[in-house]
Amino acid sequence: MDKFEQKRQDYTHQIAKATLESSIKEMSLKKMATAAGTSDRMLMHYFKDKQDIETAVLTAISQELIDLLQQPDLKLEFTAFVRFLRQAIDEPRIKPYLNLWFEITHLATSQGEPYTSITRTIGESFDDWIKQIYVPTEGEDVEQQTALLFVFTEGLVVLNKIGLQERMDAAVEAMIALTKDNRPRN
Amino acid sequence: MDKFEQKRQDYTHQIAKATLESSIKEMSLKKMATAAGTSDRMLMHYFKDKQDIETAVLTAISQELIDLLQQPDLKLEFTAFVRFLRQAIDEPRIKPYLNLWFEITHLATSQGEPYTSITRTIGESFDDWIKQIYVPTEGEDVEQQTALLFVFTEGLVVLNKIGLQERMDAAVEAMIALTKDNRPRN
DNA sequence: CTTGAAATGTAGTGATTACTACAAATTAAT
DNA sequence: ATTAATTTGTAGTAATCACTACATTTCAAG
Repeated sequence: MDKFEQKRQDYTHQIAKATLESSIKEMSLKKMATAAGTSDRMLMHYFKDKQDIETAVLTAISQELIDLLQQPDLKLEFTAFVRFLRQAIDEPRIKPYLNLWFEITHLATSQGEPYTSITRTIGESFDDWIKQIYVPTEGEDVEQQTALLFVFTEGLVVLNKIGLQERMDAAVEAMIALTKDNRPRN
Repeated sequence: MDKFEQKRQDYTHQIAKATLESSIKEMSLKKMATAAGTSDRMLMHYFKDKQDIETAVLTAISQELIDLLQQPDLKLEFTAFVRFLRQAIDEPRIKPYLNLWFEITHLATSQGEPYTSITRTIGESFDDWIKQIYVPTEGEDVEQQTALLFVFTEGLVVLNKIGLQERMDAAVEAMIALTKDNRPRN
């Protein structure tokens, strides 16, 4: 590989790590440089501009998240999935990614590109992930149920971020209660 | 009323209007001054600092939203409520408030006060509003169902902002399908 | 070794932003 | 009308930030 390309990637990954630990907004060029163990001047040498760095960094992080989500053996039906999602939100390994996801959705709506594209990519991956794990019971419409799980997760993420954990739990129980009532009909 | 206080309120409302039309982030002191038909210098005279203005403005907007939500005669059971929420998100009169709500949740997590408090206030009002309108059918736990509607709404708002309208609709149908299956048991 | 290119450091520019010092003008009180 | 307080304008400061001009060093090829 190109020496130039190698450096770009090294920097990208180091900055990605720092970004996960703080936030996109807080990563000024100087902070990025520090995280990468170099100078802002050097970053401008290896990247076109700040947006170029951010795109590389966020793309890398998206890929990490997608890899993280891969769990080939995991299969869950609706109720179990809901509980799984609720618990995943609190997982320390997942949390940084959720924070960033939260931030990116906002940036996508206020700044447009490149955040919109990245949001779309991650959103689709999340959708695929649900479909891969979700085991529908009789007559359930997979597309619809997937959308519901997506919406529900987004809602949980927001409530979690604004500190309404009790309500997250209540919502999870309500969701499960809705499906429990169905169970006897099988 | 104090002449001083009067001016503060006038300015507050004019800036509030401009804020609803753009966003919090975009309201620099200069923009605020223009919106209020005065100078930034003057704003600093009537308010302690920018945060003081923002707090006044956002508090006023919260109150507007709360008033807007008041609909004494409206009573809905779960399914109708879900459809109502879905449709409310697209209403032009509501939309600016949702945009701001979306922004405030983000600010609350990244900046803390005063956004956290305002977020809490609005969140509680929304919760109260749901409880006021929601008519539970047999054995439904109001607290839980309210939480579910809250989470669901938040999720819809996010999907709406990131441009996944089809999935919003799918999720709504899935949600309704879940309860429809219950109906025959009544 | 020489020469040209690539890599890095130093310093600075220009834009934005919240906020302020100071002075002038307007208003209110006696 | 005079004086004092309130209100407003002008101009600027200091911080932050992305980005750059320019100079120097390092490195590689012939």
